[in-house]
Amino acid sequence: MATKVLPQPEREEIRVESVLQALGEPVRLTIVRALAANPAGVCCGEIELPVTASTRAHHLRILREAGVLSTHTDGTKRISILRREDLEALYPGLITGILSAKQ
Amino acid sequence: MATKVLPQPEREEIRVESVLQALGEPVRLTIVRALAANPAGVCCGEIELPVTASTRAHHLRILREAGVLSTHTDGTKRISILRREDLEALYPGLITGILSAKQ
DNA sequence: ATCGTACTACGAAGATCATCGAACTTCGAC
DNA sequence: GTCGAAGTTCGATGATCTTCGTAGTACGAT
Repeated sequence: MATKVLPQPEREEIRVESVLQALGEPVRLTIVRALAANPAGVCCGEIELPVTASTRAHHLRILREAGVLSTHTDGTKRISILRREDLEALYPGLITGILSAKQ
Repeated sequence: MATKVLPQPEREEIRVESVLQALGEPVRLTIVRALAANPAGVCCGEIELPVTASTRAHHLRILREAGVLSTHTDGTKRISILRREDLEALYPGLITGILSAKQ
């Protein structure tokens, strides 16, 4: 089992500037949309993206370090979950607003 | 008088990706906060920023072209206004959420 | 008409960022 | 233990972006 949570900022450490910068990138926005559609969590590799695995890892790290998502290990896989509660508490309406965009 | 509105995207031309990218920059976020505090509009030069006038103009252009703010001339001055209605209609809660950040 | 103010446009320089391939780690399966 | 699968880390590269100074435009005032 040995599920481990990767390092991420506490709620009060999250900065709006980093969150917005993280979200303002097409690939990362795609990731966030995929996570929002699967509240139970998504395996990184399952999200279809027009980039290689290493670039994908890079984007996931940015999102995690910004506090947008949380990642925990599950065997060789890594499950990512949108930190919706934290973001909603800090910036009420922000995530909902972004997701309501007509793509 | 000859008040003229500078070119800006229509509401339906605004893309969430451009908006987030525009907001994900410290100087521009400062500008947006200043505009939000003055719904009547703010003269560009009145906002205190740690950059020169040309850089300021650059950031204002980015924000305007993303659809975040609207600028119209008033003599030699340019008044900028946050496009709150449009943004609220497109991404309800987004601006409010961002502004509710504890800085 | 001349001047000063407010701002923009145009490169250029430096920093940051997205992207990739290759090498490495970790875990489960056989 | 060996293999493969999933994912990360590490440079390197090319693109994008922030920043600046300079030059230029537009307008009001004198």
